[in-house]
Amino acid sequence: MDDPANSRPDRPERGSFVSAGDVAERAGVSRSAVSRTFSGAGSVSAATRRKVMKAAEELGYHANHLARGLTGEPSDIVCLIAADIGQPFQARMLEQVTRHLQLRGKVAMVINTAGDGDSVSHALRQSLHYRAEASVVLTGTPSEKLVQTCLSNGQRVVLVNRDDEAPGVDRLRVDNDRACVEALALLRRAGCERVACVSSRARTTSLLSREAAFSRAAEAAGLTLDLTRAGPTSYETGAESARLLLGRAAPPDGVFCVTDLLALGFMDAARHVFGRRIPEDLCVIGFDDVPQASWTSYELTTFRQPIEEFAERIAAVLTSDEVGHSEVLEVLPVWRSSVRMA
Amino acid sequence: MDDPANSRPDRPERGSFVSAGDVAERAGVSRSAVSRTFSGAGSVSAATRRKVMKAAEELGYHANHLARGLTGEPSDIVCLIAADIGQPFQARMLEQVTRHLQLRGKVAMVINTAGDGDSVSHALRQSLHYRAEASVVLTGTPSEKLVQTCLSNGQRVVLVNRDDEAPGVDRLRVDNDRACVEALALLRRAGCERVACVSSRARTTSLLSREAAFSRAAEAAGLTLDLTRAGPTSYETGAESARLLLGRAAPPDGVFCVTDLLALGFMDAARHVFGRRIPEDLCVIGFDDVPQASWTSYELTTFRQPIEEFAERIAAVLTSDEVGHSEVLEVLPVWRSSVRMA
DNA sequence: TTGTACGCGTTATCAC
DNA sequence: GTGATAACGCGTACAA
Repeated sequence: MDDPANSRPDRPERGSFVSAGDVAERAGVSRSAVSRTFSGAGSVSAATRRKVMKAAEELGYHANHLARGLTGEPSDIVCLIAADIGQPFQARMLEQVTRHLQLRGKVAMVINTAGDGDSVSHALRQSLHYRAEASVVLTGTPSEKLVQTCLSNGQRVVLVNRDDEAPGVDRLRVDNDRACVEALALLRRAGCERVACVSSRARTTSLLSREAAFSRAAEAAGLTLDLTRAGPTSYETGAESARLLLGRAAPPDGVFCVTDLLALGFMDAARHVFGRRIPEDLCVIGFDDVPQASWTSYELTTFRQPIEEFAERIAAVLTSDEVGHSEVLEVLPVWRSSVRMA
Repeated sequence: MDDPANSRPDRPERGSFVSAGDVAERAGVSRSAVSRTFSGAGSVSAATRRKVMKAAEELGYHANHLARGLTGEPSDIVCLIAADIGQPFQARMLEQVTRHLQLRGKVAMVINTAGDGDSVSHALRQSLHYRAEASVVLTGTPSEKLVQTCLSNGQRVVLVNRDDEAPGVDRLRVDNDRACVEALALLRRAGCERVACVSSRARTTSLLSREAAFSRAAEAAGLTLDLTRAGPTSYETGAESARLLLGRAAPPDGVFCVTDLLALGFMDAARHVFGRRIPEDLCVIGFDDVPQASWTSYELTTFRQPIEEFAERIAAVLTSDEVGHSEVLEVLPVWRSSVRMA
């Protein structure tokens, strides 16, 4: 009265995935019974459920989420688009975002871009191919048109730290301006008279807006500003910037770096190439608060991007009904010893 | 003689994905024509192709890879299972692996595990749910049984830096033993007499095997070894280890840290808490060669894990036919100034 | 409670 | 060169 084919020669070694049909056949029930058992909808008798579970176990069955998403249910796939994910800040962001997405039952598809518009657009197209229910753009600026395509296909689109308005997209960003104004204030309070801003050749929204905000603040204070963009956003570029700025006749005594990585490289070159004491001879401020900023060799004064809060909010926004959400998170100043206190 | 419904009121604003059927309808052709246009298989006349492309463009159509994978073709999804992806080494690994997978037309699904066996198993199940064509385990040890399920479902399974044998899985690892023997030799050549090993409480295969190899080498040299495991694998644990070891009556003058992060923390505490000069008073060796190891404040002598080669090989193995591939990559010693030269 | 039948988006096969 | 049709694995109305 029960299933034949119990001799286990079925096909557990085949090179193909086990389907609900295979399980049904082995358990001697219908496909629907299997579906009901795993989806929880409808009702199944204890006996049937047992048979199904046994067969599934033996065959190594796992429901196909992809086929499930075919009928219209959300795919639970969220596409994360980012560049430079090997760098401390981006890596931590990725870690927290994946973690929070997983907490809400989503799974992250990570697309590593070069940051330019072309590769971001390519990434966005991938996200459509895989029917991601949302795309989170952590780096780069996607074409407006493609974003609209995503939206009209029913995707959620979240832009992180981008200033541009766009109807329908969700935006989360940090208040760069306020932090940069405070950065200048810190340097002035420390008695710095010749300030400089160290940036990079990467023209990302965040960096541009920090440059601009700091410049405005300096101008408002009647200071002339030395602005350097010696290369990509990296430790090495920070060091190179120090070589450029500190070799001059009237070198700066207060430096704002738009990124911690730049600041750390700047500090190392300032100390070990030019023999500057920090903060006695030179004050340095960074941005992001990467883990290395708190290391004893640096003790860098910086501004903390609330990564965990970002991640939590991104996940929350994606699972909410409200679209076009816009939110500004606070950056916390972190006082350490790279700026004189007096 | 051409399509009606050209007034563009169709449904570009609907909350659902555009299908090939929608495109076919608008272009006034059959679904097959659309399919052929995008898959490249079969042949389509220039005129038809033009009509299809136009309609697809207007509607914002993107082929559904998920439905494509339904019929048996590979999904092109590769599942990456890792913990601590915010840390420099893991982050760089992730960056390179995603990059090389993308070069081969694959897309990465990243699952962030807490590192314990349970969540690795959960991750592996997710990879089955999404019909990933392969799972790459970068951290943690999955249950043997589940790995077999993956294999019998036709998945490739790649284990990175794991020593356990298993039929059917592909393995890529680094030769820890040789590097650790060389680490001891470096310390002895520098004249160190009291050596210590700084490890962490995380019992991962790599760390265990480095501990063991260094211990064996020390024993073979007739040295007693101080082994410390003060916490998780982090900068802070490195610093804490320095506090433990350097406060003793006969502190070590040569230290091997199983990870760069531990070594960097150790160096900072040794210098700034205990006033040790490196390498004059104390030699330090790390492992991994994370970017920070080359920073001027550290100049850490270490062993380079060939991350890019790892990534390239992983991608290559996944796209090859050979299964059960096993490969050992070379670790390159990187001489910097944290060890006396002679 | 259970099974049958259908739809989801795609590709492959076949007849035209 | 083209279009109808079946198949893939799943969820789910609907009927038994």
